[in-house]
Amino acid sequence: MDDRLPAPPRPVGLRTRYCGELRPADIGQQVSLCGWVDHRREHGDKLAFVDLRDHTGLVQCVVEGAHALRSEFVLRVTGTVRERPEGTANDQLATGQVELAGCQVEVLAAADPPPFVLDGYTDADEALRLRYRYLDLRTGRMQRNLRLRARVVSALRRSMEGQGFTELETPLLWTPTPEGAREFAIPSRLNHGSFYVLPQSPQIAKQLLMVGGFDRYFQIARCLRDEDPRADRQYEFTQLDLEASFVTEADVRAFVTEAVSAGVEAGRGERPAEFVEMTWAEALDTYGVDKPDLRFGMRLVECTPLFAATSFNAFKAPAIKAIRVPGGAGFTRSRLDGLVERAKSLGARGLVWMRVEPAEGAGGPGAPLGLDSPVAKFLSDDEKVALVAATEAEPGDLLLLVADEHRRACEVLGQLRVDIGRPPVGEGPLRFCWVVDFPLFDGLDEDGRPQAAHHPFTMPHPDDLDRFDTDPLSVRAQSYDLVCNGWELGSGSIRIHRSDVQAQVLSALGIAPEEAEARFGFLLGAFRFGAPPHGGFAVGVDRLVAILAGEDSIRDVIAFPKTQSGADPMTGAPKPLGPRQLRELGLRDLAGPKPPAR
RNA sequence: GGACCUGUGGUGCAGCUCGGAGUGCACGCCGGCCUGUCAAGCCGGAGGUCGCGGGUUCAAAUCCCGUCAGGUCCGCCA
Repeated sequence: MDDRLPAPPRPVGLRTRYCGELRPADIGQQVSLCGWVDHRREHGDKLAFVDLRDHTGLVQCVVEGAHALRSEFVLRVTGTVRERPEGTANDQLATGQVELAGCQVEVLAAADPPPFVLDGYTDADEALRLRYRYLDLRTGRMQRNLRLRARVVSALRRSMEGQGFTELETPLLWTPTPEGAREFAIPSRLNHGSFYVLPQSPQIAKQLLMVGGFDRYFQIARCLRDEDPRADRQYEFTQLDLEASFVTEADVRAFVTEAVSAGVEAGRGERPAEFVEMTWAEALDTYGVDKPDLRFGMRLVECTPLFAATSFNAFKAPAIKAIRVPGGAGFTRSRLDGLVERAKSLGARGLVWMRVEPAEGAGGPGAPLGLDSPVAKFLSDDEKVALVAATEAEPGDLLLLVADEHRRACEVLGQLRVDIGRPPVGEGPLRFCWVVDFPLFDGLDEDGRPQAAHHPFTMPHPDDLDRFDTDPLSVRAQSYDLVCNGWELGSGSIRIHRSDVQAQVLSALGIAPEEAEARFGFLLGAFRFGAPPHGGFAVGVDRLVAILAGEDSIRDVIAFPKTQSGADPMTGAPKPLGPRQLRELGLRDLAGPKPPAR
């Protein structure tokens, strides 16, 4: 309650003070307050206690005589601040030492009983909360989250300005640039059959601002992507978008580190301790993901050499990785079966589990530990000893092993690590981490073409340019992600600013010169007129705020979010357009009523 | 496109395995009592298409199939 913003200094209009700010120092003052009835406690027709709530908090009003007051009525209450009688102070309440007495009550608006309880103790169904979002927004939780968001965004903006960045706006009505995320299309009224699209990000526009000589740009930008929403993804979301000229990767990361630290400080009161840096390859090897959650251990252990000469067929694989689950030997058989199923659904051929037990008979230092596992009999004693040593396993632990292609083995165990060990979002410190040296390409498509891992404007690592044609998947990019507690908070890169390199990359991606000209001609054209080397980044503001708020869905830090199916239960969007509007836009509803078959 | 979870008076839940009268708890709502409560208390009352449709059965909230909505995840998210 008390991380709400301090009350503005000078209330105006119908009120002279705010509910949450009254203190013993105000005793004796006559004040007028406005707000909603939070709770009321009636003692017959003679006396009632009404908790009046505004955006600053609650205060108890002592109301004498009969008043037909109900929850969520909007009141103006005029009375005198006084000390609460001996023994009736409420330590749970910031205003609990005082109360408003001799109250004159004016009902500004009556209210139906709310469709769900706003008491802060019960979690209403999210579908209901979204349908009546304006009521949900009255809750302390949403007030806190959105005010937190405002503070964080304000700090980000101040930080960027302080670092010499200029805030510039870019168009929402943009041009289709297929590749990447599916775009929302906007039909042109004056040019039937042609469309604008809403920008997936201001990516190309901000590069053109660099060509335009603005040197350092930023924007709190809305981005729109027509991809299935998730807990951490909405159709529309907000990024701190930035770009700078004549800079290196490290410079960009320093800008972002500074801005995000300022945002965290605004939300939490202190800056993050450190921003760890690791390569993409290290992240994959030790955490099995490109967005490691550093709050807990259970790191992946390299076991491939241990089984180089194994006779166990399932372990004759390019790579074998293990994780150690401390105390996991107590998992039930059905939970273990569930893990095996999970691993298979993630694409692994299988999952081997081993319960670590004390050795039978004499223990003592150096004595081999027992391994209880369906496959234990296929492993030699040497292999078991080496495995226990490599994983530093102790009795009571559980070992999980995946033998597969290197990347798959890592990714499957990385996911299991998260499934089993990841703490709740609001728990523990913020562990920021820069993941650098991403690959330029992320696998091959059906035609054997490399797929851009970031976007096609990412500058390859200069040391890797000679492997472009021979071994494209090994080419590193000058791109980097910011990760916090397992959330990808953003990504960025140094961009290609030379037409020849850009053509080489587009060609590697299988985009013919004519096609590239048609899609990105305006960008390639701009590069012919003197483009500065430049690079940038985009921070996911919704995700950053969600982590700071301890919420595991960004819907809880967005005033009016949409459901997983892209609907808004409050407005009913999306809705059909009427025939007149369709005609004006040159559209026809093919899903509408079909002409009668005849 | 796919997997899984959820859907029961206005709200949050239990009931569902193992079919037997819409049964229960808490909040809210309506009425009554109550001058120091603070998630007020006490007494009484109203309120139900068990998401929807179909099937099995003498009998379905409960079992089966389909479907809709919400959620989590996979695909997707340059």
